Amino acid sequence: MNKRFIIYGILLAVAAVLLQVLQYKLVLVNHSLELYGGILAAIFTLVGITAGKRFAGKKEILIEKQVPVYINAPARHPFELNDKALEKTGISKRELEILELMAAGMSNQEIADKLFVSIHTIKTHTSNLFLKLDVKRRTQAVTKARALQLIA
Amino acid sequence: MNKRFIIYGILLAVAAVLLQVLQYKLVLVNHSLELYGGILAAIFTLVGITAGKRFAGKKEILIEKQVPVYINAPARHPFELNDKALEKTGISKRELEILELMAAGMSNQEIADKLFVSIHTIKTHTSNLFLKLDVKRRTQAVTKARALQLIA
DNA sequence: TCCCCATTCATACTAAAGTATGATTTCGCT
DNA sequence: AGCGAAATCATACTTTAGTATGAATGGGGA
Repeated sequence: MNKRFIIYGILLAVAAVLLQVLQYKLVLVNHSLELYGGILAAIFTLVGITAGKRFAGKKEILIEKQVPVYINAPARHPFELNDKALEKTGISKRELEILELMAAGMSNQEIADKLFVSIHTIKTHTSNLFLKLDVKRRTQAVTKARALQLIA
Repeated sequence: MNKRFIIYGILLAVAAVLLQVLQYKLVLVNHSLELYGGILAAIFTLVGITAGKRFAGKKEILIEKQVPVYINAPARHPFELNDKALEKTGISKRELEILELMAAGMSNQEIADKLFVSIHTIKTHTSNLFLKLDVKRRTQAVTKARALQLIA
């Protein structure tokens, strides 16, 4: 957060200096207001675009994905349950990701390869996951996570 | 896509007009270059920010929201499916029993205790089970067995 | 009867999983 | 500016899982 303000500030400062330089050079040459204005406009448009990109970077786009729910299955509120359980357990998104791969039957090494991290990282995550789920083994974790609707 | 360019073009045109107006008004008042430059800078910064937001707005975080679609569940014949798969794989009843306990998250030792046999026996069974299911790990076995409707 | 096969047990080994601990980095929040 | 959470990596260790191999028993079918 700080960095952005600093960078933006520096950009503004540079622009201000440029402004001064342009003024000195162009004041001597009369009737060059158009050129001056054009250059100014271009510079600040670029600055603005940069700033705009920076501050617009947090928009979230919702994509609705249709998922079949069989009506003679027990009625569920999948995501509410999901979110509640997630909050309650304090499981992070990375941990959830690993949990899903675990449920698919992948070994720690395979998960590590798939996520481009070391097996140590996976082990750390799984250990924390087991604490949060209050289980001792990955099979238990999968079973419990399924029961809690954390995973499909 | 077209709309944005059109809008941006119109904005530029408006800005150009403003530029001209400012020039005519300020040319009369000498030495107002600073004011002129400042106003110009402000305007084009705003324009730039707007443009920046527009064109940067697409690379953002995608959040998938799953929307349930209710469908009638296909009628099932649980036991027939079960038996077919059992025959095909050649899994014995003892092995199936162990598979279920495995799916419940129990360790080999716990299964052995529950069934009053040694852990060696469980290991033998699980090894054979993995061969018959063509898997390498117990988590895979559970996942595959679930897919084959061998277990709940 | 004899053989097949499911079940059981065992030893010895390799591989994977899980625990404990600590360090680093990045990011958001206050 | 500092703090805490999340994510990463690492070392060292213990435990559990899984493989290979061999063997004993007992029931049911050719």
